Formats: sequence, structure tokens, C-alpha cells
Amino acid sequence: GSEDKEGPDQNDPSANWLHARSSRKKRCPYTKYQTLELEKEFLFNMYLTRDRRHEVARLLNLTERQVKIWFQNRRMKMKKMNKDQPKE
Amino acid sequence: VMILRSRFLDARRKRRNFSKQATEVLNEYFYSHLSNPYPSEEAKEELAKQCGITVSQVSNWFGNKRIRYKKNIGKFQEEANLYAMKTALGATQ
DNA sequence: ACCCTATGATTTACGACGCT
DNA sequence: GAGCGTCGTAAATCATAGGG
Repeated sequence: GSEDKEGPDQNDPSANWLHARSSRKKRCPYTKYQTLELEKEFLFNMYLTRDRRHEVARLLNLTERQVKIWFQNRRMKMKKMNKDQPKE
Repeated sequence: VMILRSRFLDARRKRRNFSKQATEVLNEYFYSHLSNPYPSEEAKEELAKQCGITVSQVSNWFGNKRIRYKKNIGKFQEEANLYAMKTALGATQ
């Protein structure tokens, strides 16, 4: 019989978890320069206007979408830092 | 100067491995919820309390565990069986 | 000391869903 | 109803801990 293995496997559990994200862009780490400039911009203000986003994207050779998402992630990071350690 | 700067920037990366006991608790939860190893916020808080770590650390642990388990199920088979047996024994008690 | 793997944390990139 | 917001996450990568 095909059931000679132990019970727990039965089916592939990992196949069950979440979407098998096929066509996603591979994560590509930003350069020191790009990150530094993004941080400076974030320090200036946490939310970008359309024009500012366009400008930053052009300056750093990133897409506007990447810049938008970077700011979203950066805000989440700030929130997490405040939650984990209110001071520093 | 470079040392000071890098330490400042990466201060949060300083870490110690979790205690054996904490890892035990996390693994027990993971393998007893293997079909859906996504603890709720409340469950994370409870686990964090039991393990003496933060909720963020619990989230990190599950994120790492899920991806590493999925990437190489074979490597974790022994561990999976161990914890499966444990919960089974606990249930029959 | 050196090398290597395990492990915890951080960084990109999205999907899901909300609000306006 | 396109567009940007948060939230939770996957996946890759980073940095170190820990062990032989």
C-alpha cells in the first residue's frame, strides 16, 4: 500500500501555505548611495508628493513604484522601532 | 570611527540565539499547526510571553521557519516527527 | 584561529484590503 | 475607480553565533 509512510505527510503542507508567488520581481538590494539619499528624503518628510517622488526616482535611478514602496516600508519600520523600543 | 559607525548602524543586529526552551515552545506551535502555521496576533503575544521574547521576534521566527521549512522539508523531517510524536503523546495522556 | 552552517534580523516587493 | 495608505508576509540577504 501507499500508506506505509507515517501519517503526518499525507500531502505536502507547504503547497497549502500561501500563494506560490510566481512572477514577482526578485529582491534587489539598493546601493549605499540610494539608501542614504532615500533616508535623507525621509528625514525631510515621511510622505512624498507626486513630483517629489518622480524627482527622487529619477535621481536614484529607481522606478516611482520602488520609491513609493520604499517609503511605505520605511514608515512601517519606524512604527516597529517605536513599538519595540520607544527610546534610543 | 568606521567601527563606531558600523556599530551604531547595526546595533539592532546584535543578537543571541533563543533559549533551548523558547525554541521548543515555538517548534511545538509550528509543528502542531503545520497545515496553517500562522499564529494570530493574540497567539503571538502568548508565545512571546512564554518564550520571554518580543512579538516581533516571534514573527521573525515564524517567517524564517516557514520559508526554511518549505525550502527543505527533508531536512526538517526528523524534527517534524519528533514534535508530532510529542503532541500525540500529550494528547493520549 | 578558521571555516561553515544555523539562526535571528533586516531589506525589497506584493497582495489584500481600507479610505478618499 | 485610480491611487495612495497600512498590515502581514515571502523571499533574499545580511551579520553574527556557535560548533567542529
